[in-house]
Formats: sequence, structure tokens, C-alpha cells
Amino acid sequence: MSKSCILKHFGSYAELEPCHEDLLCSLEKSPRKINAETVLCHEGDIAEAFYTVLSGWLFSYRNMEDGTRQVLDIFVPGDVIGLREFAFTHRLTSVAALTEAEVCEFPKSRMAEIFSNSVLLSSLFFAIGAREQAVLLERLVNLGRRSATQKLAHLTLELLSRLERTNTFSQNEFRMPLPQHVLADALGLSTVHVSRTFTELKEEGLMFRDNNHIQIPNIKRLKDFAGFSPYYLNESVPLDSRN
Amino acid sequence: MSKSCILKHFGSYAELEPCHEDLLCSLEKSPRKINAETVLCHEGDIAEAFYTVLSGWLFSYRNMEDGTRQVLDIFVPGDVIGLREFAFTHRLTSVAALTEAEVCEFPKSRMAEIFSNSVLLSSLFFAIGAREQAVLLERLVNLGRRSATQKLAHLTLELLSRLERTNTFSQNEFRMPLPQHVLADALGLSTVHVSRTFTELKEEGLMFRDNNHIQIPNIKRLKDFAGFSPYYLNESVPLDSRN
DNA sequence: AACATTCAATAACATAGGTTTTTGCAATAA
DNA sequence: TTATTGCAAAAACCTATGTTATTGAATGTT
Repeated sequence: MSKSCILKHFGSYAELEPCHEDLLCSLEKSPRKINAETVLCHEGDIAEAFYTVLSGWLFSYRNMEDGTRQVLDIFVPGDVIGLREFAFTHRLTSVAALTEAEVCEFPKSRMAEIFSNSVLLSSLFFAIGAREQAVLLERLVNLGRRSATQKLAHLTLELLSRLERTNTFSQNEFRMPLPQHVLADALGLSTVHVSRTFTELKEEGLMFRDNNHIQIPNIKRLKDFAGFSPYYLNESVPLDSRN
Repeated sequence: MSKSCILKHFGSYAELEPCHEDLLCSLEKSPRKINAETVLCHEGDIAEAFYTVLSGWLFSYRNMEDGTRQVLDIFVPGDVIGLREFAFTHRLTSVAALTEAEVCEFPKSRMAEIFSNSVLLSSLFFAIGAREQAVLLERLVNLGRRSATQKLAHLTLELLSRLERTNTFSQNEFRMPLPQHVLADALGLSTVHVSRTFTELKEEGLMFRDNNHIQIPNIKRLKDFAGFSPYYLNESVPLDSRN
């Protein structure tokens, strides 16, 4: 849990000057701890704040009328939760924690402040929103036109790739604290089929999972298999740091 | 084709003053006509401009390695094409016209101008991006957790709802110029199954289609059936018009 | 007219993934 | 130790949707 995870995250998109850093840091005041399995907010609640994720994993989801559920976002440290609700009075999804986590609440109204004080930070937030769209887009492709094995491999690679933006680790293994029923709800599959799919990936030697621990013996092979190209996560327009 | 479609569209989100209108109108200089079936830009191209849609329908898509295709956005008059590529140097998807259409190109660099000149317009563009996210989110739910009939009904209702924001018409019928293979690629289905699904909806009396013309005898019944709630399209935060 | 092309409907058959159920294995509680 | 609970694996069976083909209607082309 480094001092400012959001700084590290935002800083990976643009050169930040002290004035920007101060403004960003002020969005991480008074962190709040939440336990695993705890619901942070509910679909339909009044949405008056965003959250930055300091540590831990969270996810957003929608409960369907037929008792089914769709998982929509997975949040890791450095992410901002709820940006899209800037345009809405009520929450579009519920959000819950997957692990113990720390989040910092900051009110929507602070966005106006950002828009009026800094062109760079305005651009930066706009760019973050654009990247969120790119992630959703890729998930749409995943759900629409890939097989269960590809879906699972692709989502795993997406998460690994996003973690690599701010962390470095052994490249071919990492912890992914998503139980199979959450993966199922994220990929539009049944839990049983997620299990089958893991054993299939294991039998193919593409990917191994043991108790949330993922191992990928040959990343390139898995990427080819899943049709994963990371440019939608890692390529970005350099933003100018004046003002 | 009214004089400024984008004004009408943006104006439905916030009270615009003359200075904002001037700025927005300047994004609709020199419209360019494109024919149906024409490709406007290709995935991987350098992305240096957005487009506003003056008239006609377009769609964005991704061609997959296995010859398959995923349709990602459907654009109608008033929409902005390519906003999400603000954060990328290359296009994430290809875009093509469904009907004869008119679009206006404006360079990405104009966004900086907007960010530095008007807090209201900054907020507005941010809000448009947020709404685009909400649409993608709902599509994710659609692909992940709904049956083929619900998917088709839901997408139809989404489009009707979006058109109603700036147009008014007979409420239960409209023109939806999407051939079945485009619907299939948007919903992750086969063309054959889209056809089956239309006849099923017809047999249930929920929805009729003849040559791109859609009729919905009982909107409420169809919305209930599809699990469609329009708040993600029509509810919005009022934006302040100072500056 | 004759022909080609596109789009949609239909049928017959194949399969990926869903459902239900049983089992095993940890981790925690009693 | 013995229950209890929560995941995950596996098996058997079911169904929604995919695939391949055929046909017809509408439209465009020569």
C-alpha cells in the first residue's frame, strides 16, 4: 500500500507537476477500510461521490430480475470507481469488495474544480474515461464473439496487463482474487462451465489456477490463443503538461 | 436534416448560451457526405479527429481473426464518433455507414480548446463520454445475461429511446436501417438465429419488422419482456451553465 | 427478358454451454 | 475429533444457439 496509488496511476499517463499532484492527492483524503464481501454502494442509490481505490480489489455488478447477475467492472488499486455516474443522479450498478480494501471518497462537485483549474487534469480525467470505454469495448468483443476458453483467458490477461501498469512482478504469475462465480458472472457463463474451462486451459498447458493464484507458462501463446492485444490498455496519447 | 443536429443533441443535456453554441457549431463545419456501405475509417488508422453525425446512421465494428465480426456502436444523428480515441493514437475500431450519411470532422486538438475555454462544455463532453459508457454497460448486460429474444428486443428499444431524445414520432414504429447480419454481429448471434428470433417476437406479438420498419404494438410489454429501463439513457444530471 | 445478387425465412442437424447433482477438499467452528 | 460451510471438479443430461443448405422475394444489371 504505497502512499498515493492514484498518483502512480495517473502519473503513468502524463508528466505531473506539483500543482497537479497536490490536487490529485487531495482526492485521497481520509481512506476508508472495507472488508471483503462488503457492499460499497447499491444500484439506484443517489450517486454523489466517486471513489479512488487505494488498495484491494472491488467489482461492480447488476442484479437481474431473473436472479442472475452480470459483473461489469473489476477495480484494482489506482482505479477510480463511478466516473461514469458523473452524468447520472443514481448509481447504475452496485459495487462490492472482493478483498479487504481501502477507498477514498471524493464528491462529484470536485470535478468542476478540476475542469476550471487545470486543462491537463481535465484532459487526464477525460482520457481515463476514454480508457474505461476501451476496456468495456474489449469486453463486449469478448462476450460477443469469443469461446468460453478465450473469454476466460482474455479477462485474465486484461487484469494482468492492468496490474503491470503500476506494478512489476514475475510476469507469468499473479494473484487474481476472483472466485469462479464472479468470473462466471463477468463472462456470462455458468460457474460449472468456468470450472470446466479452467481444467481445459490446464490440460492445454495454457494457464494454471490454484486458489486464486494464476500461472501462465507462455504468455505469448496464451495471448495468441485469446486474441489479446494489449494496445487498448497500454498505448496512450501523451498529454501536454502545461497548466 | 436540421441545421445543427449536434446543438439539438447537446442542448438536451444542458442549457446552452450563445458562446457555447458558437463553439459547438464550429464543430460542424464542412459536412462531408458518405454513401451507404462506405467505410469511414479503419481499425489501426492514426486517430486524429472525431466526427459528429449530421444525418444518417453509422456503426463501428471490429473484424476478428477467425473471420467473425463484432459490432460495437451504432451512431445516429447528433452522436459523436470516436470520443474514446481521445486517449489513443490509433483507432480502436473501424466505422462504416449504414445509410447515406453526413459527418463533420473536427480535430482532437479542439478538445484542448474546449477544456481551456468552458467549464460547461468540458462537463458536457465528459458527461457525453459517461453516457456512452452507460450504453456500453447496458450492452454488456445484454450480451452476458439475456436470451436472444431479449437481446434483440433490448437493442431495438435502446435505439428507439435514443432517437426519441431529439425526435418525436408515432412512438410505436420507426425505421431501423440495420440488416440482420449487422444485428447478429451486434448481439453476438448468427444471422440465422436473428431471423428465427424475429419470427419468434412476431409470433408473440411483441414486435414486427418489415424491411427495416419496426412496429411495437405495446411498448410497455416489450420493455418488461426485455428488462429494459430507460433511465440509463434519459436520466441525467443537470449541468450548470455558468461559463 | 434473362441473369445475378442480396436479404430473409425455413429446415435438419451439430455443438457449446447450461442445469442438476454428487463428490472431494479445505478451512473454520464446536 | 467431528460437524459445518464454501469452493471447486466431475458426470449425465438438456437446450439454446450455431452451421449448412435450400428456397423465395426483391432489386439491380445486361
